[in-house]
Amino acid sequence: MSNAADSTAGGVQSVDRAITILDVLARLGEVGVTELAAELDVHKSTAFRLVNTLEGRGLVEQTGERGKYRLGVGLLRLAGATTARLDVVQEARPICKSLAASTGETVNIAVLSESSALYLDQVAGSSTLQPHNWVGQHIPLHATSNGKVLLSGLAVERLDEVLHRLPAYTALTITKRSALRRELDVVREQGYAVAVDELEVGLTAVAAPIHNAHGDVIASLSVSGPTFRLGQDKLSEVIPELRQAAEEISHRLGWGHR
Amino acid sequence: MSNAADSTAGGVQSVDRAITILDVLARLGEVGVTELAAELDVHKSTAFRLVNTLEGRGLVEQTGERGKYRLGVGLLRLAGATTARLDVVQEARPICKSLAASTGETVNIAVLSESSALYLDQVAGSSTLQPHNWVGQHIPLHATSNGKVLLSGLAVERLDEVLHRLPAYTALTITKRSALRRELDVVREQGYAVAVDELEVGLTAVAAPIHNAHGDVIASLSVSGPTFRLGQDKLSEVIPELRQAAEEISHRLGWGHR
DNA sequence: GACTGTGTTGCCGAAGGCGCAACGTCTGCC
DNA sequence: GGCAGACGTTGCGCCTTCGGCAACACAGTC
Repeated sequence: MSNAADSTAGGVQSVDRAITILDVLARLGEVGVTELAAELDVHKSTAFRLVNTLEGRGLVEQTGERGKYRLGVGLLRLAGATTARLDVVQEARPICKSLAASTGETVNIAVLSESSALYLDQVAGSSTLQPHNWVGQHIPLHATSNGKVLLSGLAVERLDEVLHRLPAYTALTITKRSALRRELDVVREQGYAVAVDELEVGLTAVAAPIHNAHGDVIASLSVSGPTFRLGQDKLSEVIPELRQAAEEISHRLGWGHR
Repeated sequence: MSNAADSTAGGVQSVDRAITILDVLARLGEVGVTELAAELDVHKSTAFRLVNTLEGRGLVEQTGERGKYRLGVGLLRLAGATTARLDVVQEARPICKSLAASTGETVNIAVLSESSALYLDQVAGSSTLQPHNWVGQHIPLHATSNGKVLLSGLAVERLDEVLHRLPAYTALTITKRSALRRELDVVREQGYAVAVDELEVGLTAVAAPIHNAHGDVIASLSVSGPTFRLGQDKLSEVIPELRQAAEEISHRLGWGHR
């Protein structure tokens, strides 16, 4: 995911540029026409007409009468339609909600996508302030509980295809392949993965696998929150709930019926 | 300009068509190039190049090597960036102000916080006497219109986790669980909740739910004032406005599929 | 007032998008 | 098995339409 300032790969130029505008807005938040034009390396008027078209369709909205531009809610509609066809998310949502309610922490669902974990859905805990919205983000596999769970479902020989480098994000990040392999054995054995301060200091997460009818690990369910709230005692209380929730989702997807 | 059959007012033609493709995919799920071309009323090759560009950017993905097309996960990333900046209070504020202006009464927004309703925002009505500033206050769920709306969005089995005792504040406070449950059914059915003299004698409030993109009840919008001003006739005038305002806010948050 | 910044619009040349038609492939039907 | 029709895909070349230029309207700032 390099920045998409200019990608000659696309076919239709103006569409490609329009999508780049969406990307820029996603990255920078609120951006004016002039700045957009600079990012796209096109004339102001070009950028304006593109963003104006996007606005007419609700993918972008303008702050005030002559203000800057930002992403619009039309995208939410499209994204809703995207997840609607993913039956994992559909089946899991009510269970995620009750898990988020009973633990009070944020619940996520992630799948394997290329070489990272892609977060498909998120339900905030009871805390009114939502710490971060991971949905749509690609997150490193080796530094997250979700990633470890997803990796643990892979055949050992496929690991090398998916894992490239193992950069350290904190002092606790697992950076050695051998250590990661041992960790994955533990995950497989105990049926869940934990990550404390491995991606970000102060962030703790625990995840459990979601299986399909064939028993493959197709997704990962996680509970995450600040490390100070998710201590050992709280974790030992959360983990059984998490595992049960993950099993329930797996059941709904046909696992264990055979 | 060939035709204006579609909803087309945008500027850049190909971008507009590309967005129409996204809309079609959102509506129909999986669609082939030929069908897309028919929907857009363009040639197959045109539809192909557009959808191909979208695919190159991850907004659309293809099933199999030569299969149909559907919405892609790239949209989730964009939508994630959208929700990150979406704040209920901020989105609602202009609507609240106009609602307060047209009704002349106080407008509030509340969310569920642990076992009570937490008031996030308040816009005073035109009346000079402002009864109370509720912002930041935790208010009992069973004795307020906002509380009832928030409860009505909860799964039935979660009610008991949230509701503990049901103390009486006035003679009209609902104190029986069974009665409250029936009241919540009514709220769900009619789409709004009323509370007359239930928290405080002389205080009447009516509330309607605010939904997010997934359809969950994430907040509650209310109009409240002295009972002598909010009689039956005034209420029947306020309620449609209130519901419309709540729906408008929900729309801004991405609610309203299809 | 001038000056600089912003977002917005008319104009016209030409880049680029689009329709055409042909291709490769797959499925189903005789 | 072969044929017919469906599909998605691609090279070609006309002409639509996009986009650069420059002027405009408006808002701050000195």
